[in-house]
Amino acid sequence: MSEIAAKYDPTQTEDKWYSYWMEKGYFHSEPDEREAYTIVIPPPNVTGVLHMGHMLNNTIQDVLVRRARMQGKNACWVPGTDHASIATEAKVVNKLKEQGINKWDLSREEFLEHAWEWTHKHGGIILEQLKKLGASCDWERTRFTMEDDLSDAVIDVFIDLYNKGLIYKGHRMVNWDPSALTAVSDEEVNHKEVQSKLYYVRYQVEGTDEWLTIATTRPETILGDTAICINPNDARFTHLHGKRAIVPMVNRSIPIILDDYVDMEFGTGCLKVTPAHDENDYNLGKKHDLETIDILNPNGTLNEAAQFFVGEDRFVVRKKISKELDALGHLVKVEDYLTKVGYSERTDAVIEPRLSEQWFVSMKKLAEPALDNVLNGNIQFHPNKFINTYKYWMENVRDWCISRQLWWGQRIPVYYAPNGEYVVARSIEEAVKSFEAKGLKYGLSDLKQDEDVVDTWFSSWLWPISVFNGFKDPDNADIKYYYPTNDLVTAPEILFFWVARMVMAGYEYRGELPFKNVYLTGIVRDKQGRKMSKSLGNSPDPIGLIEQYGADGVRVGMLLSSPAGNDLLFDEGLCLQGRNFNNKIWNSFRLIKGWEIDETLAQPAEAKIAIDWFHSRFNKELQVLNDHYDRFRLSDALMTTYKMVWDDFCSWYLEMVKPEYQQPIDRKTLDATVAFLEELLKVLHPFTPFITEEIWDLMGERTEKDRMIVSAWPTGGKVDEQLLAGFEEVEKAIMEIRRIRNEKQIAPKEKLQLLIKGDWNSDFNPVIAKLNNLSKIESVSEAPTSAAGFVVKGVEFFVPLEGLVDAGEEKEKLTKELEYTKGFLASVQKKLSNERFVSGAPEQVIAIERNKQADAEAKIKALEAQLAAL
RNA sequence: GGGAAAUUAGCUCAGUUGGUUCAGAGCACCUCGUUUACACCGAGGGGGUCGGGGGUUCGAAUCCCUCAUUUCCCACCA
Repeated sequence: MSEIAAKYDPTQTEDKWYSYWMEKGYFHSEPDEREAYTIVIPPPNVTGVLHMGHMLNNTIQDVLVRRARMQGKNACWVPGTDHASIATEAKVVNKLKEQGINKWDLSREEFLEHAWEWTHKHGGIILEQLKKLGASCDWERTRFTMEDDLSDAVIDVFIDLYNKGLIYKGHRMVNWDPSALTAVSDEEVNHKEVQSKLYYVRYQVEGTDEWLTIATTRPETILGDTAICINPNDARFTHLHGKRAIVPMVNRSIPIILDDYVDMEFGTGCLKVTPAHDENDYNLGKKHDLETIDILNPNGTLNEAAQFFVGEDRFVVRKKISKELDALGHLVKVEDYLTKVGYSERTDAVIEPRLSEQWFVSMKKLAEPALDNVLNGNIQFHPNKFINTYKYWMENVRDWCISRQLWWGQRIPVYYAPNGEYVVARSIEEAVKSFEAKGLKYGLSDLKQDEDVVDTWFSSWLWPISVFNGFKDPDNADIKYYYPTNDLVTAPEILFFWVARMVMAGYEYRGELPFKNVYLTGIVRDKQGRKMSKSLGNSPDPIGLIEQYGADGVRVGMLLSSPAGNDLLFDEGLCLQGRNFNNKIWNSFRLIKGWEIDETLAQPAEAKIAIDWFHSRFNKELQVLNDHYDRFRLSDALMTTYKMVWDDFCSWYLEMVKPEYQQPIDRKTLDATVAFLEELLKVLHPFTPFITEEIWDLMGERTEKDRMIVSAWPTGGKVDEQLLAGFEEVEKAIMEIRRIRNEKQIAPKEKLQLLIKGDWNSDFNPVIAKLNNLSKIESVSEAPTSAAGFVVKGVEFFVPLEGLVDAGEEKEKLTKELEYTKGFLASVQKKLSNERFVSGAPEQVIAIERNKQADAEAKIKALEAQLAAL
């Protein structure tokens, strides 16, 4: 036994087994006759580094995949990365800036070279980190959203949707990121509440001495005002109908228009209208046919149209213009005001509503099947409370702005003729032909491709199909076999960004759901519930954790308390618990491994009972475990497994069967115990893949086909409920005896005598004897005066304790218990004598009450007898 | 402004259709213990009027109403 360390050391096993699994190709999948089990990874950003959220997410996926593999399914977990156009481009731009290079001084091609270089340098990091965690991805299938096949899919889909009339170009108000110089989708804007100011500014009514006061949070936009709007029902302003007003500073004459959009209660009841810089104003502008004056440059500075402060940033101007307006006597007052401001998710710049030409996907039609199939349960969410938010979003879905003014991404396949006319085509050559078909002759050099790229999510939404080349070749063997995938594990934040759109793409392009189950993880927070972030410095380094606690320990830690949909309050203590658990497993193995066998030895009676009991116990818990898995309750599944190992197997079973110190064990018991350990390793393996493979290996001669990773998930067997129920009584009795030992400070070595009175299943006697070093068990009617007693199921137990029992104390205790039991009996009897209960409650419930009554009566009798004997 | 969810032991959470001791688990805590797999351990123990208040019912953590608190999502109020 000396060659096995008393403490499990993950550093000796984890890399070893991961390399072995890789080398032997256990993670790789090819279509065959088995049932497929497929997961596609939510592709992390190509330039990203593993954080705790990835750890949780990928641990969950690996648990699901490993169990499926053991269930004999053909498990395929497709890994990959996302090019993350705006995030990556922002990183590359910053890096270039550090080198003194300005993006705009580079050509598109030059910039892309830098981006690819960056991608190749950092692209593999996060996937390598996943290997440390034990992720059993099919690395031969690793995909990247910008690789040729996947980009082709993006272009094909763009063209297809355009031809179906579902993609259109529109002059629209979009969310403009003045830092990244691109439009972003509604979902990429975070609204935060900020303390700002409300400026009251007065405008002169044209041709009068009267002044009108408006309120605005963005006074710089005054320079682009093209109307004042009032509510037609507002009695205060009836006399202004049909009049005009003068914009301060620029002295532009603008109409006073009427629209009941204006809230009479808010501010002054007068609204300034800047159609170029506010969505509502834009809508008003369209409705009232107003002029649109765009005063902003793409980078957020003011342009010539503003006339003042040209070239200065909008926030600088905001301060300056309020002073200027004040100086000119236009500023009435300034109030503090709490308002919501949109920030770019990627660059954190304040989003400006901006009018521009963008490409949109019309969502209504696509959303229909995507909503229906979630509502009817074809696709299930875990937990299903997210259906509500999903439903709300899908019913109110807005068109998707997919063009981005970036370079890193799939370029929009639209080609423009010099006159502005355009065609959608796969290549410039095809574009020339398309124009020809329209009777227009252009050379290659006459046409210009759209400068924009598509939104990153426009490639991500195709992911479950495109990783299997389902666009290029819709009938290929892979897509037919692996699609639809089974489970998707992701965060609720991207339910709309990604999940909803994959469902849409699934129905549009495969006529089928992309996955059957969506497991939504929570956010990993620190102990205090704060989100983990770099600036707070509260985010542990996952690789450091793995080095400290082992990947198995960290995996257990991550799953210990993270029910689906709940945030995980991460605490390193959880990893410690995980590590301790692994050590417990290790030592149970060590114990068994150390036993010497004696073939001539007969099996002790208590060992046989223990084996029968654990057999049933395991099978029963296995049902519970499988049920937890089926319901995606992985924390519960882990806890069930944890208790099977720690409590049932180690604390009860092994204690019952283990021979005396340095004594041999019999064949039957050893074989049964080894078989139990094997079954336990199997249910453990999805959670703790490394240690289980190691122990499995050390337990015997193993061939390549006989590794833990491909062992068969236990099928279960008979459950003897009666035996289990009986054993529960044994456990209770044993715990009572231990309690007495504890109370009386009796050394474990000291043998105790136990007297039993009543109808006790004698099969269990050896078990009690074994665990408590009892010398003798008898059935006697009169207990010695100096004895501690207890009652289990109406059976009286006495532990004679010469000189150790304080009769008075004992009496008090028994009296107390007697009183409690009498009270309990009274409440049961009251219930049973209630006519309405007896007639109203189901038979089963009444039977239970009658049982309680009988038990309580027996217990009272026993207690009274014990008291009398004292 | 609209919507959703939540509130159970010190902490994180279970508790399926109201009815098996249903008031639970893990961790933490307290006491005892170096006995022979494991001190990364063992044995035992304490701890909650299930957010407050009403109601329905023979019976409510569970159903209804109401109040309070918290979280999340959505939204164009200047």
